[in-house]
Amino acid sequence: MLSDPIARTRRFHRAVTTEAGVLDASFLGRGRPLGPARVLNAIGRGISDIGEIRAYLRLDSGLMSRLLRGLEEEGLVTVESSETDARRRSVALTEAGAAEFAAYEALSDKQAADIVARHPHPEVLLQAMDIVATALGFERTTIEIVSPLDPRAIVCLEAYYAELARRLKSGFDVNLSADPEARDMEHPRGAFLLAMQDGMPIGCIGLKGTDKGYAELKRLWIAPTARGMGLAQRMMREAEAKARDLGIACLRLDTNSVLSDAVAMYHKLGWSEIERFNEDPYPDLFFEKRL
Amino acid sequence: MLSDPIARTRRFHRAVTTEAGVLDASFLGRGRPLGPARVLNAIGRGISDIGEIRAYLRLDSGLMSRLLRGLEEEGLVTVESSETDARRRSVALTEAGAAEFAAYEALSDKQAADIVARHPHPEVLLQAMDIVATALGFERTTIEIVSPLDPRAIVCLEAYYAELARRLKSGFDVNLSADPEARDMEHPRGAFLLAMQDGMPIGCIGLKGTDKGYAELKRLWIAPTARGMGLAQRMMREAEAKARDLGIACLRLDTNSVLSDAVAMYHKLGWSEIERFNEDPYPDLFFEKRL
DNA sequence: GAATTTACCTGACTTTAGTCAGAAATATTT
DNA sequence: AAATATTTCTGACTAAAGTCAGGTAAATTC
Repeated sequence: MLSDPIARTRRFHRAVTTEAGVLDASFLGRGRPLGPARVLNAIGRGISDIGEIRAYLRLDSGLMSRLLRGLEEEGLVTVESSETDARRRSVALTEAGAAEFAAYEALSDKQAADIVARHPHPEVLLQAMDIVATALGFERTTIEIVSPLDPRAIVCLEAYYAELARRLKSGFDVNLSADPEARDMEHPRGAFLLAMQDGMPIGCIGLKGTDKGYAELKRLWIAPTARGMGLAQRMMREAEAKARDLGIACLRLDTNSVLSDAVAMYHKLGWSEIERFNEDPYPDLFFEKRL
Repeated sequence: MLSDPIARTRRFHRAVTTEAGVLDASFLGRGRPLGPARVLNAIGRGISDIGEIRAYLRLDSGLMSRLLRGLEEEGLVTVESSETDARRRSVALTEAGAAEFAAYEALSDKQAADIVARHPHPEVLLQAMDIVATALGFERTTIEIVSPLDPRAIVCLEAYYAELARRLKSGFDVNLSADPEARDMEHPRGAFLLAMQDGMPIGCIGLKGTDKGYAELKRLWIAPTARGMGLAQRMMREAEAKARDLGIACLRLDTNSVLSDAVAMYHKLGWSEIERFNEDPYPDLFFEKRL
């Protein structure tokens, strides 16, 4: 009973679905039926194309149309034909609509804050929620190419630096390391890949172009609560594919032997150990892969 | 973003509610609307009194009545007047109804198994789910008095012994310890209290009657994923209250100094350290409280 | 340029969920 | 014994969600 995976999972389901009644409360808390509330929130989250909203919420086209008419009559949204394809239509929030969406957001935030506040050790609960969210939503993980200066990228990089400082015996000071310049990790010299899931960044990797006949993979980091799911390998493969797209023939990376899981993965993915190729004080292992 | 409690909680919510679409699938997966499916499952879980089902599912009496008629017409349930109060009615599954309920159970089990099977490290996910379930459902925790031979009690006791064996330097062999006899922990000599939440035992404590002028508290255990929530204190208080009900004037307990959290709690709850009062090899600290 | 497809809309419909007032039978209180 | 309360049922209703068969206009294919 305490160890049976099925009993435990079903108990989890019971617990969250009773709690999910509360979630619906945040969607029903403004005196509007669930249908229009869901559509309004989809628009607020940035989906403007009607067809996309329909697919996202799995609504029949007739129903969708009526829900939109309702929101239009409330003065919350405006609908107009798309410029590129006059059959398609796109929706935007009016000022009143934006205010209404903000009110829904405030309700959801409050509800989230309440859940955390009830717990005597919030960080324990939050980490558990991260693990569950990552596991349940793993197939929804997308890998985006963003600027290394994107706030979501910076969040990951800071977590990466903090972890290195914790794990390396010598500590880690980003100023002593050769921190890649942003434009070396942007098109056309390189790229910065971010793993996103349900709106949360859970991993990153940088592809840094150089003028030395090879490019480097830098800043591979996976959120602790997302480890063990094979995401690092996926990020590596995507980064290698991106390098090929950019016409890069040779990749290098440096790492520290403390990060034994990473080292094992590099071997597994066909990387070969080579001689030190830079003067950075932190790495002690160096790899290369020809594409 | 990575550390913001609200963003993390909302991401969790999104992840589980998209997944909860799957949950509904287990209730909708047999071609029956949600209403009758919920009623059938409530009956299957052992609630037979119509009024109780109504309260449990929060259904209007008219709606309830109609849903039951529907299930009756399907040949899944039989309704008859209660013997003690002819106004009340109680429901039972027919053979076909029991089969249908079993089919729903199989769907839920399969869904639970799928979630676990998808994860490369199931135990990590399961522990996280336990923590979340405990946190979200904490107000639903009930403390029941059961026989120490109840399977749910035995599950807890085995976890307790396993943990002692792990934490005590000398190991722990239940055969060398003075294991209380079941009838010393049953009415009228004592009691065995079990903390249950959403169908899962998450803690226990035994009140053991003796003929020596005092009773003992034994086998206090809280599931690791439920610790830090104050449940141990609640169990202690309930056990003390139960002791008072049984006319017990003095309580004792023994413990080991390794279990420092427990020792701190005993002090906090007004227990005083006393001299060794038994020859059990494992404890090295002894407490007493007069009621 | 005619035929087909796509995207959205409209109107007519069904199903599901839920509400409410009152009826009937039984229990409880006075 | 009468009055009141409780439990369930029935009928008449509403709201919300969802379905389906066209219809229109624009885009795409042949």
